[in-house]
Amino acid sequence: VATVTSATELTGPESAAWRLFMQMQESLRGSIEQQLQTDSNLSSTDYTVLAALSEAPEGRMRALHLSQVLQWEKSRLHHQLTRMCRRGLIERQNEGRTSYAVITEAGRAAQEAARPAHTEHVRQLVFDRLTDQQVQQLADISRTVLNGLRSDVPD
Amino acid sequence: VATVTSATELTGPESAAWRLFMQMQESLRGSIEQQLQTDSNLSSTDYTVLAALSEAPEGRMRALHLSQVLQWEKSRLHHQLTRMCRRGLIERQNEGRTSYAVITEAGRAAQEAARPAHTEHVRQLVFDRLTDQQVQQLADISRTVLNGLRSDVPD
DNA sequence: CAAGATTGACATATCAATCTTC
DNA sequence: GAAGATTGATATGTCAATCTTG
Repeated sequence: VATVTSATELTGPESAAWRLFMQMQESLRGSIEQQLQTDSNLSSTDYTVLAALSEAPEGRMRALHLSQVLQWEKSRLHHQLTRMCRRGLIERQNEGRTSYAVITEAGRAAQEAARPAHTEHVRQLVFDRLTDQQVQQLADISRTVLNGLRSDVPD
Repeated sequence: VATVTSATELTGPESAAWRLFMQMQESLRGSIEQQLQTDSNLSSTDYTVLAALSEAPEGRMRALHLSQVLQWEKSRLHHQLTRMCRRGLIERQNEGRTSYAVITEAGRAAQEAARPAHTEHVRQLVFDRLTDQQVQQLADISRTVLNGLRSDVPD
């Protein structure tokens, strides 16, 4: 009599890979969060918003567009912008029912000051340790999973 | 005269891989969170704690040990256990200055009810889309990065 | 009315205390 | 005193309203 494995179990290698991936992903997030906070007094979300705005023409983006690019709930973005406003990193501009976020000089300075150490940190933790081939593999795997997430319940 | 690239810039492929990885990782987290919440009324952290306890002898672990295994701040774990207690998923046991968490019958039932759909979700999003080779690559990459995180400022 | 913005309530994470027991 | 547990303050994320303006 053959043993029957439930259809919903992962195989051994899959299970091992999943645990490693989850742990890596969580530790990496934590390490990056801490580095940015300690060295630059920014959260990774602050940094993400500043980086997006700094690359936009005139450092200015429509809030709705920003929330789409970052794939954030509109209310998450709103709260985040409120906090960043309070700290002088960005400013809001409202035109009728349309809302914009603009990076301030202080925000640009903070982002530029934070970038080298942040990039260096990512490099040391990730890219200095992986071969060019592995970097390519990571990109391929990420793209594949991402494609699945997009087609999954596209709403 | 050769152009000099700042030492802190990532290369094109590295930068592309990093963006894809970050986006994949965030979307995957969100999707899993939503699936667990919708189908089983559990957060992914609830599920993680329940899974750890359910595998422990007698469904019981020392809080300190649990926080080490999960690599969580002790106070994060404490708040989490408090919330899970309130919902009847676990119970606390205090012996002197030592604190334990025990899974309840309701907690075990919730975890067992949640597991199949959760596993199936992970499989559909990740493992059904990757080749065996890619699963192995993901494990290797994760292990490598994790090793770096461990030796990095080990405190 | 409907798109988009805003708000508030609640869940979660982190940090810096403080409390407890050996 | 110190290991470990607990607490509270603050930052962040999600959801379900409500408000505003075309």
